[in-house]
Amino acid sequence: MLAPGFPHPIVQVMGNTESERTRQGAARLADVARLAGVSVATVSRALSRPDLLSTDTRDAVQRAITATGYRMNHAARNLRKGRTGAIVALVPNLGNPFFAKILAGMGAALNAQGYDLLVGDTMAPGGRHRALRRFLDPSRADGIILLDGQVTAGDLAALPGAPPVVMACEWIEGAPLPRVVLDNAAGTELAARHLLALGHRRIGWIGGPGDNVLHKARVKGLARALPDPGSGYAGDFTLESGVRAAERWLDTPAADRPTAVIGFSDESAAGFMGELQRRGVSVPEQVSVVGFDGIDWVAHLPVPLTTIRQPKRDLGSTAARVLMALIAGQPVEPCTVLAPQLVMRNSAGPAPS
Amino acid sequence: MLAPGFPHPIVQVMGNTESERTRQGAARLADVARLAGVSVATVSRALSRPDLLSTDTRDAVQRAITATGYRMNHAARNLRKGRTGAIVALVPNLGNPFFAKILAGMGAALNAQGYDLLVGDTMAPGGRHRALRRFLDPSRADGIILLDGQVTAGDLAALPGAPPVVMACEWIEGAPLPRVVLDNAAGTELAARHLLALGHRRIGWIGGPGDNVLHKARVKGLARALPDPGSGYAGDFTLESGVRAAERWLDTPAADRPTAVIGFSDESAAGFMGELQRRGVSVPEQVSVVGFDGIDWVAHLPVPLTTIRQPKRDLGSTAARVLMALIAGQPVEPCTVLAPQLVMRNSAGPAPS
DNA sequence: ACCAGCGATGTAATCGTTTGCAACAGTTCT
DNA sequence: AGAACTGTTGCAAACGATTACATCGCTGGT
Repeated sequence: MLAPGFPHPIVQVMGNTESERTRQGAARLADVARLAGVSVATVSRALSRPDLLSTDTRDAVQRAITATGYRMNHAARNLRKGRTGAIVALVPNLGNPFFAKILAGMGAALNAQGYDLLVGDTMAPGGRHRALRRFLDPSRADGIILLDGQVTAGDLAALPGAPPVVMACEWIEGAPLPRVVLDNAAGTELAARHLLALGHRRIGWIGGPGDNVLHKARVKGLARALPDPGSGYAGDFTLESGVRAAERWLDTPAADRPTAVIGFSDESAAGFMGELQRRGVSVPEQVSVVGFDGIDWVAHLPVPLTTIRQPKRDLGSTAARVLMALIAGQPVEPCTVLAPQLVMRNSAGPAPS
Repeated sequence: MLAPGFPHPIVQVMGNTESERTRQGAARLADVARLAGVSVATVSRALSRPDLLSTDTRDAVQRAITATGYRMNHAARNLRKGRTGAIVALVPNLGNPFFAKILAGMGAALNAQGYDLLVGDTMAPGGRHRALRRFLDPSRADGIILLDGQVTAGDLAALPGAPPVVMACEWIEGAPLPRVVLDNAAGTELAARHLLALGHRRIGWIGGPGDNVLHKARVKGLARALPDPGSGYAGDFTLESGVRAAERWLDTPAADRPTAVIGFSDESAAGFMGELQRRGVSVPEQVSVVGFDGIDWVAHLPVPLTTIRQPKRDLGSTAARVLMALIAGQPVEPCTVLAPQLVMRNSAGPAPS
């Protein structure tokens, strides 16, 4: 199984050539200072405020730093400065790929400003409450980006002294937290108007959980475009709920059926479309389908899905920037709204005559 | 107010509200100690080694802790203990949903043992080298889980004094790092034997990048089941490469075409299948398709994809456990291999007569 | 000349915890 | 009764950086 000659290291070697370090430990500020013939304060300044030093000393310190291979000790700096250098992203279910792109955007924006990205999963063993207690701690993170709208204002209030919190994607009604969100209503409105333009008049939809803020906002958007949005198919954003909606659609007499259906997520739309196709209904000839989110794979279905795309990376990076501004004490927008985009593919076509 | 037998501290605390904390800052060990009438050392021990204290003091400290709302300062502890309490997962492209599930498994296992999960993206702006320099730092993390096989042994050697590293999913040829991987060869072998059992004799495949370790291992597995695995369709694990493979398949005379194709990823298999379906080829009647990875959505395609499932959460949590053992100085397996699983769905059927 | 002002650097306190060592009060053993 | 423990607790020194304040030469204005 193992390649012959595979070395079995228990302890990994550390290269210890001529690189100057005291003992086995890493070089400290004091080591650099000794080598450069200056005080630790000077070395510290060379790192944080180089403009304060004369060119000569700055160079000498620089040389000593490379000679020793010095790397700053974060714990020491953070202790002294009373910060942590980390931002926690609290997501409900890290395993949900929807968040992957958002995290990527956040990570890039945060790292660029010297922050680390720490991830916490509110659905992890122990539950939401435990996750909140663990991560809403000023000594663990300088700020929190909360992507879980199921957290209540009460949960948050129970953790006094928590670092600043910014909501992203979802939000909490009544909690005065800055947020970075998609214009959800505009998204469903866009979808509905697109279908209207294609001649559809009976337009159905697959909702999310009834108490979900995204669900409510998206229903509102529908109402802006449609005289009577009706009650839609119950759903929960999952593929399975799309399959169930398809079954209900099939059970309805053809004359009463929607000729187009908007899923409140790409997954429910894809589940809906897939089940219908398996039952011999053709999309978009017999029914048009529009999704919501703009996740990658729905573009590659046998019938590529028309959808409302969320700028996921932007949502992440914007949330990160808002939080960093908040931490820096700058004034921040209470609510940053990003625009959705209609991506026309093949699953939505003209209404059947 | 106080329980009857409560030992009264020598120094009486300044009376203020019930939430005892010095000024605006959070309560420190010293505040708790003052309130409980003991020394800071005792409070520290109450937290880390409660067995060392008498029941009375332990209770008194406990009361003082809840009264002050004390929460430990991580920077201070980490500085003193010479650790960070964090583990970095270095992934190539955080936006790739394949890693989401793995991260979820890692996060759960790490949090359970008191570690935080820090994520780093080797594809982030600045490139791999910058990401490595940033995260392979003993003062930032106690250990690294590297999921990027494109890193070279030289890159790693250039960072002396780095914390312990464990590879997951991918690995680096010639680097003596412990690893946690899928038995990739067993995966493709499983797929090939399944197709053989269904009567297929001309079995094609869509590979990954030629120098990729996963690709090589999977080709090897094919060779264990098939007399002549041939050269396969070139690919890179993406949906698009599956589409290209479909075009090549369509260009081949029917008598020479594979009657079954194994994708080295679910995405390439789905791209292949989707393109054929759009061109009017029916799966599995005219051609069988098997994927690799077991990502969620391919189960919900119009023709659900038969695939080789990787235990993604397990890979993540196992890698985390191996790393924690390594950090604890326990001996670890140089190579932990997890078994893949054949998931039979509808895209693979009997060979056409 | 003298003093204010300035630029460059050093001194030392500080951040909040952990932990080796010492101290001390009871036992128990001889 | 003294020695040798044992179980609890306190004292104080780390850990490695940052930064307010002090110091020291100089320069230039008067």
